[in-house]
Amino acid sequence: MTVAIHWFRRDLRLADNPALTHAAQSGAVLPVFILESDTPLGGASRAWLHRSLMALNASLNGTLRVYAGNPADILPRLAKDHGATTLTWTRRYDAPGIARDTALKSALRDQGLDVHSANGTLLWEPMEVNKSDGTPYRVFTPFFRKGCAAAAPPRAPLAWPNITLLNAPNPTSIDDLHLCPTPAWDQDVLSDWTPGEQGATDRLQTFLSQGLTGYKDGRDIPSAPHVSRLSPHLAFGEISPNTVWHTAKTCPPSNDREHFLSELGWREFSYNLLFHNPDMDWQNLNRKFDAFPWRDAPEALAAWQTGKTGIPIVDAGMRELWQTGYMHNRVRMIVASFLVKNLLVHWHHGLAWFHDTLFDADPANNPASWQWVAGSGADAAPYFRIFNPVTQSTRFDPQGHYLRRYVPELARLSDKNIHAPWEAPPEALHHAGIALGTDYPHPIVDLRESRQGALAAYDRIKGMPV
DNA sequence: TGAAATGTTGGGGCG
DNA sequence: ACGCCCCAACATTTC
Repeated sequence: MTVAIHWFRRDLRLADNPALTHAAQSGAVLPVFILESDTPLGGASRAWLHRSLMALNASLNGTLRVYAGNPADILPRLAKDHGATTLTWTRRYDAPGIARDTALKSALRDQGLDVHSANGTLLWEPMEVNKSDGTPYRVFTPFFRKGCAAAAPPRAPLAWPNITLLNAPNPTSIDDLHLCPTPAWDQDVLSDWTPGEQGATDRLQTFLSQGLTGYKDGRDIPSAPHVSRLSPHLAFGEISPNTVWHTAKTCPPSNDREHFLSELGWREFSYNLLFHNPDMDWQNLNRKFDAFPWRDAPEALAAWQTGKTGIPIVDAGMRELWQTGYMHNRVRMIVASFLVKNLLVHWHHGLAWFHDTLFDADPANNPASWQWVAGSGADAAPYFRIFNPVTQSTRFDPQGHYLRRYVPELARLSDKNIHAPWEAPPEALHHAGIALGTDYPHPIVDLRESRQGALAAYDRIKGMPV
């Protein structure tokens, strides 16, 4: 029997994995994972990856070979050692990854291998969705409503593959990748998560049966169970977007369902932007932001990172992130807006922190979303959007459930006072046992003044040619 | 997938 | 009964 290597990357699943299925149809499968050093993962991602690889290896009967290093060194040698004739992988869409894959593909073909890459990550590959003039979309709504709708509908999930695993000793160990942190904070932080394909499938079922009804409005309420929490699973490819899409489609039609599907569309949009703007992780999409007067404010950045800004909704979000490796989407927008607009700290710093601390840190979603909030990205709004964290907190966490969970020192304040404790009457603070500056910080900036500062900063670049 | 400033309306207190 | 003012509630406009 011939041997086919499947190189796992961000497609850590067996179900609906076109490249893996191709390998399985070509011969006995030798599954491989390579920890590459070119695009370093954050700490949270590494901890997640460890568990995800353990789960994948278990479902592959312990045959998953794991390496750290350069695929261009490892794969040709592995193919030679096992006489492999086929090598498959799932395509990626970041420029460095594409360049490495292209070079590797031609090297392996020169070696005589049948190299097969497939789309296992996106509903629509970036090449499929363009405006009628051939240029890429820069605005989400027409991208999704026109571009995606005009392209071929998302492929239906593949049947479970019939895989014959290559029977050979596995000399490698996932532990040798040293993905687990020391000290071992991952136990607590991962306690609410189940990395791996089964955990992803269970999450989808739980969400569709319990969270989808009421999603359209409930998704904005950080204390409500109306978000899917599929993002880390999607980021590592433990479930395919096609499976999510088509399974959701089996639910009765509703505004809730369509809104959820459009959120998958945002993910597609981010990957489309990344494909067409490969330096999106550091270069402003809107180049006039190159002249934006960012501040160098390490102490403000540190206060933001550690959840000590004195703005309860911001601190709650940053503490949720630190404690759980996740943050509710509405709160992500609020904390990001606060960093880049009120603190005038460059979105690069926010991006780097999210990259390090989010389990779902994604090469496309993370930069696209930070640029969206900063104003330098793909946002159709004709004005400079600045969130008021107190207004957002009052609107989306009116009873303070979310605030009290993550900022417990404020728990005894009333629903009215908890959103802006610096405005609370002294007797209310005293009654709640809070001395501002001791038990909870004074706000590190005045919201009204810093809003004016952001508008003034924007004034300096808004007239510039794009 | 905003917020603030400005405009409009309508009810109640009061001379 | 009437006009006037105040202000909350809502709507519209503007950045």
